[in-house]
Amino acid sequence: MIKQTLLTHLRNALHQHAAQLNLTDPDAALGLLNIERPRQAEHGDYAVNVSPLAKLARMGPPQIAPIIASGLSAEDWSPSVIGGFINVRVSPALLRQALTTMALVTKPGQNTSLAETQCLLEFVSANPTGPLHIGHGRWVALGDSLARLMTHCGAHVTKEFYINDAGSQMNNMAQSLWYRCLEILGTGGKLPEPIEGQKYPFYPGEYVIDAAKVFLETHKDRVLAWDNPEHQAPPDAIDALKAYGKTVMLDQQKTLMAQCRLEFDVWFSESTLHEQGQVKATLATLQDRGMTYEQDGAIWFASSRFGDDQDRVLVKSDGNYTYLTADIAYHDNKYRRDNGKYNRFINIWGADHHGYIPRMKAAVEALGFNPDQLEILLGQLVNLIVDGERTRMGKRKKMLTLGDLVDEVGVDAVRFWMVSKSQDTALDFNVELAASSSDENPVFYVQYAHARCASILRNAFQPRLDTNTQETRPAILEETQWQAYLTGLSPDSLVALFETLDNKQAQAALRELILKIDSFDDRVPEAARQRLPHIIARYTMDLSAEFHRFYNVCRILVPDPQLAQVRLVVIYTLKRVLAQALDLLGVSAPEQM
RNA sequence: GCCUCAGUAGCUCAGUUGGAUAGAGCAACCGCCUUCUAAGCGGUGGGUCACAGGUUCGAAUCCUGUCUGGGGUACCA
Repeated sequence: MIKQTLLTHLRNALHQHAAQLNLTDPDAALGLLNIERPRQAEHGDYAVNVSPLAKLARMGPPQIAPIIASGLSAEDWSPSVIGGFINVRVSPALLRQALTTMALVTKPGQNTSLAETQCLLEFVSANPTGPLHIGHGRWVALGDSLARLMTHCGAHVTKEFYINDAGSQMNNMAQSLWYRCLEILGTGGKLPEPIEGQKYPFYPGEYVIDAAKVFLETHKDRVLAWDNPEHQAPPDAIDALKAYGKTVMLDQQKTLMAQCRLEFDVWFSESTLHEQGQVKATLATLQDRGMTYEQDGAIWFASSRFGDDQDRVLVKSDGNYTYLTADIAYHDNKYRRDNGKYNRFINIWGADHHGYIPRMKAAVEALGFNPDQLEILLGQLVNLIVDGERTRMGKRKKMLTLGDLVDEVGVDAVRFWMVSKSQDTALDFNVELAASSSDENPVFYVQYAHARCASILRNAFQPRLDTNTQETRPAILEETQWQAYLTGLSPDSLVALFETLDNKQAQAALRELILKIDSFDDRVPEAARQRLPHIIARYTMDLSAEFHRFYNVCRILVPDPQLAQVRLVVIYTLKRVLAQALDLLGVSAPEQM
């Protein structure tokens, strides 16, 4: 709110002095002004850098700054000019107003910056062939936080999980189940050993054995009937095991997502695209539009016409579709879904799929859609640190799954850690650290701040024991009285806030805290626009730090109920903002720790 | 080879329309609990922003090249 107010004042100042500054379009000039926090606190609360205006105004920044500064109301801003910078100190009146606004607003940070956006957000998307691994945890945290953020900015977001249940991986899964069944039954069939230099197609994980055991509880006789001297699975067996495996794995994945506080709106099955002929239809569209050709017995997509480095196979020479073809059909479906309701398609992919982007964009364009609406967010991969050593994750080896990790360290730690760094950076997940309740774990720091606020609010309404006299003293505030005060809250009712702080340190801490609370409104649209949820994670840490600082220099629950009430507004507001910020990350805000 | 992400304090990282003397957490050292949660706070030390050029009033930020590390470069999914 403060930044917006400052912008309004600057706009007025620019209009007022347009002639003096040689400005033909003051509003355009406003967009050039940089507003930021000053490097050094003694300079002020906000700094306006006027240097970018120099060319437009044909004047030096040191000449421009005083002119604009003279147009700012000295009362609200107490501006001071240093070189090309106007440093302003926000008046207590404005700080009170900002605090009141944040205390009373329905949802802190909520805005309409993305009101026009109808977004189909696809993430996590995995094979139903086994447990999700730790890398998936990053997409869970990233995608869900992004959805929450964009929704908070007024966007309509549909969260979608694309189930890759159509490819050969499903067959490999079924084959693996088959061999495990035979092993358990002791018929002599067993999972083949890996062959040096060849990619191992089977899933050797323990979970396959577990699934096989359950399957045998009801299908033992059928498996025995299917078995044969060569121990090859007949097509019936493969079909049954495929369907069974898919159900089991998908159920596990859904349960895990719920554990992670992530609820997908749509679980979209790739195989339905095949079953309903959509893959065929999309291929026909591409052919009709002249985007394909035949060569070497295969059908190719001329993706290089749209910037891809080479053309791509759609139908293999054996007559099967490639994965790409189904994926194109999927995107065809997305663009057409609900009568073309969506105008933004965001996919979150691992960096290992980076090379896949040009062909997908090409496909969308070839189908006649706008490729700019398709936005692919790449996340760098996750390294797992165990005993101080980096380990690579492989789905087919014995590994720590996302489920194990969540059980081990809790959803909050996993989610916070996964979004605490920009997705452009490869992330090291240190299991010991995330599980520890130490200083090195930022989740606890933030949650502790929230719990402290909650504790102060509780204590305000409870009778307290005086440790000196051993007498029970009445509660400082009545809850009903507090509620009434909150309802009628106004900037004027907070006058005591600054006036009663004689200590310079406490005043500075309070000022910083309110400024930080207020800046939440700027952080949310910024994080959503840039698709960078880590901005919010960092914000929660900064905000918590400001709170802890303030807490150490200013007592809230003082004997004077009037004053306690006023200070409690800061705690109450802070708690709301902190809870809201954590909610945007999908992290819980505990009432006590 | 080509594409791509990264390289900032001992460690992990912020720094995104180019702007003031480059920031935070952890680790190290020194302090702070009779009072609202010390899972906290204050202070000190710590930097050739990988390297070299370029663009300009100004570069950690933009461009070119080099080096190092991650990922990719299928008629796999």
